[in-house]
Amino acid sequence: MTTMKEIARRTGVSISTVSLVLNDRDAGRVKPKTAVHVRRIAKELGYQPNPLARSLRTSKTRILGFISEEIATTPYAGGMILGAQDAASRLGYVMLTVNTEGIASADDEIAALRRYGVDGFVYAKMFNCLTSVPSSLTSLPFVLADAQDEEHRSPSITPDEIQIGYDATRRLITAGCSRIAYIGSLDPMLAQGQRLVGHLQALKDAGLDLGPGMQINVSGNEAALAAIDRLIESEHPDGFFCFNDARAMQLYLCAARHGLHIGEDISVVGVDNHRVFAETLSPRLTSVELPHYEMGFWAVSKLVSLIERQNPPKAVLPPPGRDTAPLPSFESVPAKIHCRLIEKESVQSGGF
Amino acid sequence: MTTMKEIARRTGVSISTVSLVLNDRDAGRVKPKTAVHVRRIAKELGYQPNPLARSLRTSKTRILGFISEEIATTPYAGGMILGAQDAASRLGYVMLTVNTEGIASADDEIAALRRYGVDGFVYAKMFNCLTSVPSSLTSLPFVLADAQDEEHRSPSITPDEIQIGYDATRRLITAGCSRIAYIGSLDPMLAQGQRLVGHLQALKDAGLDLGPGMQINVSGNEAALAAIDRLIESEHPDGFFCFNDARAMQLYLCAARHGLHIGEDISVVGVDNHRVFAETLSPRLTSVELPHYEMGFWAVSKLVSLIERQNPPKAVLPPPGRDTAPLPSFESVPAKIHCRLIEKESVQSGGF
DNA sequence: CTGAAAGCGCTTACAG
DNA sequence: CTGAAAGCGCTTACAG
Repeated sequence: MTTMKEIARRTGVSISTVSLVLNDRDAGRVKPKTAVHVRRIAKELGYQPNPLARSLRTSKTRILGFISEEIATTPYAGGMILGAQDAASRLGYVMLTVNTEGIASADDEIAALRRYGVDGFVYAKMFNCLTSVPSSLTSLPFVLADAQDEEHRSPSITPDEIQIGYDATRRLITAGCSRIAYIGSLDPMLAQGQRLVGHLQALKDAGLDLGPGMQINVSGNEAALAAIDRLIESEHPDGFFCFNDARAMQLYLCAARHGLHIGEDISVVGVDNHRVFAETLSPRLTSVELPHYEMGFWAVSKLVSLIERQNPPKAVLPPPGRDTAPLPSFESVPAKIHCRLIEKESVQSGGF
Repeated sequence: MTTMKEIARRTGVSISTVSLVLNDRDAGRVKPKTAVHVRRIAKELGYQPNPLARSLRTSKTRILGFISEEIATTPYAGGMILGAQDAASRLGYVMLTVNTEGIASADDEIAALRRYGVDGFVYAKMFNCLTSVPSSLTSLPFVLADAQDEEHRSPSITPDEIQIGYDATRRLITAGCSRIAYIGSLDPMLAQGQRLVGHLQALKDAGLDLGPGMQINVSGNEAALAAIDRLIESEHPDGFFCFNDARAMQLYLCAARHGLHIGEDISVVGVDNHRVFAETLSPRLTSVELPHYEMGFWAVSKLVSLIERQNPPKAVLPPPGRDTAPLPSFESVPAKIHCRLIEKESVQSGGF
């Protein structure tokens, strides 16, 4: 590792001058010729600043703490971490990740991150929920991902759940479905209620009034299968919006039992079908993709904007795949992320 | 953050003395009374050493670099990262995670980690494979997880794939199955061949000779379903060992088509069924759990043993759930991890 | 037994 | 325009 000292020695100037130049604070302070020389030698030697040494003076480490739960037990965590790391790496940060799933208490892990001088925290949940923020976090800049705090005071990034329900149901309507069922969850998730709201609004906007028998919430395995069987037998839906993969899989099984073919006899839109599911059954399933990557990405972008509030970068770099969208400024990072519909295969509605 | 300087001021001794005491190098060098005083004050003030400042002198940061692929696209990464972090946190390390899935080149990310002074790397793959190690890694201690390098020279942690095949098939035999099929993958994974070896060995040990028609390798969706249908119709297996979840799901569908009930008419053992799968269909599926958590855990343990080779901790702390096993010494971290059978429900074999 | 000093790699007033 | 100096929090010979 070459150091400034080495560069100073080779160029015959002082370390101070090297520092000035390599931090681009040389304008009007260092003779241009000297500056050029220093830069050239630095480049030749492949100089890389030591961020830890720098942090000793500046108390900015350019390390971010990413705290997540359930990393091992949900397939969602990976996308969020990836998005967060992409953003961090583009903005010149690095991420210390930690999760509160193991033995160690969350506070111990947070304390460890603090010792390493993180500049701020992302606190990530894996299901959109109201949460209380550990007080050990609040003294540094921080952002919630896939959660809002109970007092709605912390910056947070969440999916637009209502829009998910609206778009999914709208998609079924567009495909020609007129008897559209909602298969939701019994678990008390924020998303559950909000997606239903969007679903009902889409039905209303389309002039469809189907009655409450078309919305069921199920959980468990056998019980869920039985409930869906009953729904199919009594209501004869031709379109289904499934709250999540578990529901979609149960629907697939019930459909098979009734000899109904997905994409022919009935249409299905689900949310966030996992990879293994996609590989086998769900090429037939149009799905709404939960924006885990984007939540991670924007959470870190937002966090960096808070950290560098004095002089933030001009604009946020867009996440990959979004390059055509106008670059949001740091101050206008979206709080609710719009979700995309992924067409695995055209939804087709046939008669029942 | 209290510093040694502050403690020195309050106790009226020099910083050197404080350092000696708080690093437990005071025996015979500092008057016991002084030492006690220093420790008391340090505790009162909640002193925490600044590892970054320390690293400037020692060039040991107690930061580990964890490099993984496909974190967002496989559900396996989470378990591995969790295991790695648990081990790191127990051993007093912290983990900088990075993945080579996004835009930035792996080398850039590795360079970033180096700048932050990581003491070593874990390089994690998500499917057991032979891999070549980026040369930018080899100058520091490093360990491969779920992979071996092509020259078999780097320390690595992998599952015992042969044992997986053996145990799974053994389980079906124990349940009374006598016509046991292997449903494998067409993809050229190390695990594919090795699990088949174990499968065949188990059959052989049981005196079962079933012929090659009982082993099929499938991929795709429709093609796979058709092949499994043919297998069922021509060979009438009463037990199935499925290479992975995708195969198990396809088998479930085919079984449903044939009116066969899992756990009654046929028995199934699969490998590593994902959570969403487990929630719905697979309570019926006995599965072999891939040891992702353990691989992460042991990879970090091994890495730390390499880093601290001069004076390693006496023994490795066991991963949770393994507390009854004897503690391996650092030098004897297992290279092949034994996998557990998870009984979701008794496998039962009925007539076909 | 204890402390002054040098140094890790960097930044930042300040003096010239 | 440039450099000497102090300092961030710590460790480590070395002198006493």
